[in-house]
Amino acid sequence: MSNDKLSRIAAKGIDLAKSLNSGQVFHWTQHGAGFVGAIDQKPCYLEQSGTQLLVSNDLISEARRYLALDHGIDEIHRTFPDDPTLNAAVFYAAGIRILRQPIWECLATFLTSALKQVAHIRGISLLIRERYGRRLEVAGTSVFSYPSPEVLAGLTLDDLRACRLGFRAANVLAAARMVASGEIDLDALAKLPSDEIRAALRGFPGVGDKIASCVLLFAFGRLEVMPIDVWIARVLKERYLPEKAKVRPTDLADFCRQYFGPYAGYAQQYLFHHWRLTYRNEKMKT
DNA sequence: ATCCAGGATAGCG
DNA sequence: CGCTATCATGGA
Repeated sequence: MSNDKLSRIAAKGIDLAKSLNSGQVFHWTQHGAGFVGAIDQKPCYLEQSGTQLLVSNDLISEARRYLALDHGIDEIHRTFPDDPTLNAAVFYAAGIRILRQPIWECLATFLTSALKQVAHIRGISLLIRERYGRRLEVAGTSVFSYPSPEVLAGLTLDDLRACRLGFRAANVLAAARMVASGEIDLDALAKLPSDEIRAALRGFPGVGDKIASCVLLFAFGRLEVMPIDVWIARVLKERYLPEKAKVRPTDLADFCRQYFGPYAGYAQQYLFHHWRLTYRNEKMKT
């Protein structure tokens, strides 16, 4: 049972709603003037009040860490290349933080993200939580934690298929069993270099370069990593490599590595957010 | 109805 | 190595 008293913490520059709705995390739900959800296994209420955040009293340090309030955004922006596409995205998406999500929760959720829209990933995430997570109370309502690898490892393929997972069900089940059995220790990966974490993550069925990059960025905090999804590939081809007739996936990765710098993950998240919400309008004007 | 979605992968030449 | 078909499901 959570303490529903709230504390104010300084949070200059963050945009809470953008951060929780930018396609990194999929379970936070609007509730009154704020959001309810869970930080790992603990229920939490979050509300923005100008340059401060109202946070469940017992989750102050967890929220600071989860919302990455320590990230030096001004310094990050100073490292960016100066080009009109990225500048526009920064202007539009400023306030987003790259969150620090629990590793298993992030891995399992992005395993379900393959070839899915953000809205549907959210639906699947909430369904899995409601059916197999822990019910938690906060702000007079219920939220659910993400089920542990052990819990999911005990399910059947049909149980997961019933959560609208489709062909992804087998991958989630296999990953849960690999972690629950101790075959892979996710927490132990945190001390390794990014390339070694990536190699380990790609050992899970259904984890290729893109999903591994998402977990590196959103859970392991490797801010130099740039996941390349269909939207980012579109931006890169149209705005950064328009003269090239043939662009292979490796070309995109090579370009990102040499162009966007040590905080490419932030650049990527701004471009994703901006492009995803304005691309169709721009195309219709032209 | 048709296309597409924060992809991965086996199978092919 | 590069290219293609295929994998379920639902939002637009």
